Amino acid sequence: MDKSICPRFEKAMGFLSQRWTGMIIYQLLSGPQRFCTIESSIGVSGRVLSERLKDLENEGIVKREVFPETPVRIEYSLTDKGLALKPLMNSIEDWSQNWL
Amino acid sequence: MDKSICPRFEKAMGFLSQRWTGMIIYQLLSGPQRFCTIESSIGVSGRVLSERLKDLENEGIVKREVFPETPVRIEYSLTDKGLALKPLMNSIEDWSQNWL
DNA sequence: GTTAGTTAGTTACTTTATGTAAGTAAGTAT
DNA sequence: ATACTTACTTACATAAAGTAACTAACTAAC
Repeated sequence: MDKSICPRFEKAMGFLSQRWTGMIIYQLLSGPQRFCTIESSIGVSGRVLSERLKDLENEGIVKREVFPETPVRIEYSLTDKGLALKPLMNSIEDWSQNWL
Repeated sequence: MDKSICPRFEKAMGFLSQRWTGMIIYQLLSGPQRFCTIESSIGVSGRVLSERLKDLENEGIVKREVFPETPVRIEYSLTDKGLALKPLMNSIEDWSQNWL
């Protein structure tokens, strides 16, 4: 292994390479959303969504907010770090429109 | 499932979400390369690299060229469709520099 | 002509990640 | 006490990825 590749780039790519991570972020770009909404809109399983949201929260990309209503409402939204991924999402959109 | 998401976008994201695909493309942005070079520079296993290169070739993103030297040399390079992913890679680079 | 060396893979087997479906916890309403 | 909601978690099955040994095709050395 040569590994002359920037470790930050590798880490970012590692994140995006995890299944569903990109779609979750993309979905949250349209505003704060609850668990079941994300689940049904992108078709991810609850098991993996739960796992990914925890990872994204730990990474400071997603914020979790609890509203003690009835039944409880929990909203997930993007932090500044998460919102900063918008240009990246646009790049994907552009490429997909032009080449797929 | 609501699935109001653009299917082209989903397909593009599906590609990038496969492990190693992004790194392979990134690596090929620095020029045509042979199998063993890609393998050692990004640390992917031969088994998966072989699989990914086939997928990328089928998708028209990567081109495979055989040079009947001794021992045989096989070079992988990006097509126009593959080169068009450069802005996307730059977006990832930018984000990783600013936020990681 | 048999052994060794090269690249580009493939195969068999193990470990990890993901999908699926049922179950739990906390709260309210009936 | 039973049912209903959301937000998870758990147990189990399947799919994807890692590892290491092996093959194919060719050349060069012994």
